Amino acid sequence: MSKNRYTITAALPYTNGPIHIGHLAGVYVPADIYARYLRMKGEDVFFVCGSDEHGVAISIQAKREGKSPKELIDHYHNMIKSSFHDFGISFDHYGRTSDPIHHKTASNFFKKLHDNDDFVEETTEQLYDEEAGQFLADRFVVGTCPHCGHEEAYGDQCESCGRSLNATDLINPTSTLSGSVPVTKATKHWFLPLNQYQTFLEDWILKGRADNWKPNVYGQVKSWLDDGLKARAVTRDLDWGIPVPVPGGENKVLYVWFDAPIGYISATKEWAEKNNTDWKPYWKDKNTKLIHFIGKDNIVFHCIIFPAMLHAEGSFVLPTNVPANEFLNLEGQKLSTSKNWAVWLHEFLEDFPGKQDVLRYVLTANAPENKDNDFTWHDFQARNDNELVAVYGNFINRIVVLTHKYYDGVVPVPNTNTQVDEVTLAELLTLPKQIAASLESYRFREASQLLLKIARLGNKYLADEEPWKQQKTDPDRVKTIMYNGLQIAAVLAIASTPFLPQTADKLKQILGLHLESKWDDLTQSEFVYAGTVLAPTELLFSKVEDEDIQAQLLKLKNKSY
RNA sequence: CGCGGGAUAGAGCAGUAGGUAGCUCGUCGGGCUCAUAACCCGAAGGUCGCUGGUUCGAGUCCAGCUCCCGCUACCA
Repeated sequence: MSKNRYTITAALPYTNGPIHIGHLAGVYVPADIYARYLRMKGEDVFFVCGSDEHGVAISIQAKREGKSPKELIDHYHNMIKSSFHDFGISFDHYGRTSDPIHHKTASNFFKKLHDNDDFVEETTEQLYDEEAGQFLADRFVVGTCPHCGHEEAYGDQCESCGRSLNATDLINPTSTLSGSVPVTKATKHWFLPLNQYQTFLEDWILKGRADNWKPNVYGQVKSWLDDGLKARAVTRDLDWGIPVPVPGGENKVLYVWFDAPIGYISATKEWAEKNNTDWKPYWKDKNTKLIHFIGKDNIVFHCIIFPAMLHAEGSFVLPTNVPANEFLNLEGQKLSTSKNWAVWLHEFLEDFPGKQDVLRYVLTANAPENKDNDFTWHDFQARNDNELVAVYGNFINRIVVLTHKYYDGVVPVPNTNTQVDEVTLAELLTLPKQIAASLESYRFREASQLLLKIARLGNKYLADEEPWKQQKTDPDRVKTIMYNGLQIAAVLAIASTPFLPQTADKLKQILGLHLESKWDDLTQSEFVYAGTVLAPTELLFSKVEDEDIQAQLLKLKNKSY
């Protein structure tokens, strides 16, 4: 079997706040399921992520909290990294864009494009705040929209009419930093002429990717291309970021969106150095599949700008797919960091110890794959109680308890299968194939429901065959039923591995299976062998109490503002 | 203003070669009692956002409209 190589990226979290369930549902959980699945398939997988630590917002936030940018990013980087680890996201490497290796990589990338004459240099008049001593890009300035007259339009966009603006277009501009009236001042910047890549991008995306990219991604990209691409500045007049490494770049840094995606590459280098391996195949081998997991707000960067950068550089592969998700709401309202309307990962881990898999399951079963979805605590409880506990956990418990009861935990030797047995086992073997097909099409929600279908099949088999009745009249038949039931449990255990890693391990231990099971093991017909001694009963899931849900709802209300 | 995505049973979602509307949860009824009152079977419940149009026939195609989300911002 020839291995395929996959480079899987998950959007770099911005280090101005912790991770919440929206990030998890949109990016990290599906990316992790995908990476774990491919590893089980025996593929060569590199799953990468890291902290995005530059940009204007970091400076503002640091100022607000009375910290240095460095203190701020260190705090959130460590917090995010450890909560990902505790949650069980299986990154092969988690880097950070403040790392020297990233500064060097991004800097060299810029320099190479610069030396190739891939940039356009332009000196323009920009707004400058003399009081604060800096240029006012984007959100640093508000004023009246020249199109609709809205008085609080930002320097890059008017939220009233939605039109994108240049800060210099604003009527009566005011600095959001000092409140003073800015002056105009000339400044030079480097632009990536996206318009020059228009044809290339159209050929690559519209002609090449139309079939297998998600409608929301394809539609968004097509819209941008149809509008016609324009040159975009890739430098900024700021002091926090990666210095522009060419003459004339003093007091300027790379635009955060230029350096951030390069973070995927520098993190790969860092990982390769530590592991004595070569990073290049993961980014430059033509057969490598590059998959970006992101939220819908990042579509333009990952489908147009970053590919244009990679294409300009010339030696990198382009993404095979960008399965962007929509957004998750919380109790009917948008998640908001500033209003503290969120379920934070680090708090979940404290409030629900050992329930990582429950959150993974709920977020997968209700993932915002095609449209924005809503997370509610009642739904969390319902899915836990009615699906994980009642269907999944209960099936395992009944089969294990019966095995202990009838055979002291020793897997019995089966007799001849009946037709019902054969039909059931045949259906059992089709489910992993369906799950694989769903995962390979990025339909994680569907895959999670197929997984549960394995447990439903098991419950139905037991209910139909009633071993507890037959034990009194035909104990030989019961041996066959129990043996087959245990095979169902084993398939459930192996197939659960990408979705519910902790639960899968527990279940494999109960059934005496190898922890390092491969996905292709699921093509076998025997998983648990006669004579194997099962571990003592252990409940895989427990109910979520009403008080816990009430406490969470109360916490949301009291802590938001 | 524009562009993209979405609007399907009480809730969350499927449903593109147009042809009697499906899944999970919830509800109601029945069965079972091995199991964390958990499981299995059955039933009720939908003018498929609104208004027109094309068609023998449209959730599925076309036009217009309404509402929600997003379109480089403290949001994935």
